[in-house]
Amino acid sequence: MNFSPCKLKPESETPILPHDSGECTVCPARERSICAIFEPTQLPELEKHLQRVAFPAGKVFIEEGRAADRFYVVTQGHVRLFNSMPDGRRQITGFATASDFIGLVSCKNFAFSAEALTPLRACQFSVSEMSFLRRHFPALEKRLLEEASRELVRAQKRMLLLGRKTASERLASFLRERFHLSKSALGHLALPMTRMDIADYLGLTIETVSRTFSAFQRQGLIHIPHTRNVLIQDIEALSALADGDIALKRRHS
Amino acid sequence: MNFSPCKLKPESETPILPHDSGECTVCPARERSICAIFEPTQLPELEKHLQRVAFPAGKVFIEEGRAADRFYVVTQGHVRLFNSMPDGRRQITGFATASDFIGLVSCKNFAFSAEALTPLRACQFSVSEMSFLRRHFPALEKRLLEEASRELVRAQKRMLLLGRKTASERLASFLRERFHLSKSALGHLALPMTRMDIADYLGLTIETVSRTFSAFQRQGLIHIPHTRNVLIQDIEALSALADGDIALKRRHS
DNA sequence: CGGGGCGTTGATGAGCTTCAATGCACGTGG
DNA sequence: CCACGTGCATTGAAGCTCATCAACGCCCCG
Repeated sequence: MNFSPCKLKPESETPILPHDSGECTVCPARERSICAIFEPTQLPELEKHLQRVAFPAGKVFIEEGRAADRFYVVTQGHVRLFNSMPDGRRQITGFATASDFIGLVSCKNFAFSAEALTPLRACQFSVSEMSFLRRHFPALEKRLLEEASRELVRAQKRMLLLGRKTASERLASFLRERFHLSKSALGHLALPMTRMDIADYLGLTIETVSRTFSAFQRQGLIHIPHTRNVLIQDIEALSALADGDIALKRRHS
Repeated sequence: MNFSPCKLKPESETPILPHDSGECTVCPARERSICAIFEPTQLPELEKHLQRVAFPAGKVFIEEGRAADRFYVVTQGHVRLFNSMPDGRRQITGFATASDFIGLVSCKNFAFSAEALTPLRACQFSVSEMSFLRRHFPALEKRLLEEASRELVRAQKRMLLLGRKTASERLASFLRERFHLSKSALGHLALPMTRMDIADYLGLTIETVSRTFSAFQRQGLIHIPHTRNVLIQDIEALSALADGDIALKRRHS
């Protein structure tokens, strides 16, 4: 199999123009991700309440502690969400991509930071319009609750990972998660994040992540043609490892 | 200061009768915690849709993976919520007490288990009535979203704790959390859980928890008259430690 | 008095982090 | 075109934190 390395070089500060891609096949000229969240009949009205925005890679567009006066729906690109400590230690709580909500949590101040991992496009809603939206789209309330519920279930799984799993189990869990996200049965993953991001997501260091990647490759579980591209070779074994069903011992060389 | 050890011996299987305590001062004959969640005017109607239940200490009343056909509002006692792995490793994701929701997550199956830590009293709602409740109490939807949001914020803080904090920082965070929960300025905590529970909550072992408790006592941060009773002596120092503001080195003897 | 549950303490070691060096890809400028 | 610098990843060696194993103490109860 032959991969071209995935190019993720930061774009310049020039904002990306909306509507030039990511369109919905059902309702052209609208982002797929918006269609996934709201009913098609609601779209014309909704259109008045959102603002299309674009950020370059590396832009921190939500800062922990700042007033939570807005929220986003990502339409294109990837985002890391994180909490950090005064001395710089960082925990990435999740990655967001097209169709994901960011900042829906009904709180006065943001409890996390968000940074564009790649050039980003999103729809921005102001919280002041949020109450209006809620009244006019009653289904939205239920929808938000479902999103929050899904988040909570994921958060619980991640607490188990961070509190109780070994380095191998963590990385296996991560790869399985990415595999399911990709929806391709071929097992070809294009990771949008660096080793540093993965380490901060799994509560490890870059060195441990790197060593474990290498160990997996030696064991024939994965193949790494390029650092950002991983081919899953044995998803069954990885999945078993992720759940701690087997005690896979690390073998050097 | 003189503490009587907090007695937590399991009660017999005989169900606790409702209405014999935990009453609300505003609307007698109703549990405080229910009043905290619903409007007083809603209570008579609501009363028809809930079922009062009681469990002895140690009862696992929600099992991970089972159909999520009900949810609870705790009215008295304490609960541990946890996820576990096939080999027995366990991560406690939270403790619940009076006025807390358990199982509101709108999911087909429970994603966690819940076990009574002390004799428990709760109001049980069936999910089938939940949709009815939602229609008749429109404010409920918003309320549930607020609860879920608060949970999510807590979950993010806990991911930072589990992924990035040291043992001392974790225990300090735990003590601070309990201190704020107690709402007593005196700093006298009655812990309803064992060292094992604390360890599984913080992603540590009982030995490390015990050693860190002892270290805190040696450093004059706390005093431990009885294992289940802790007197906070220096909340400022504990709080700074919890946030990683200071690098408190462990000193033996 | 004996036994069990829970907690504490000590000794040892595994697993991960830290520190350090090297490699690799890519972009830039002489 | 190639030397050089930078950012990211890999690999090795040493060290530290926390887990593991083990012994003991305390308290409560039959």
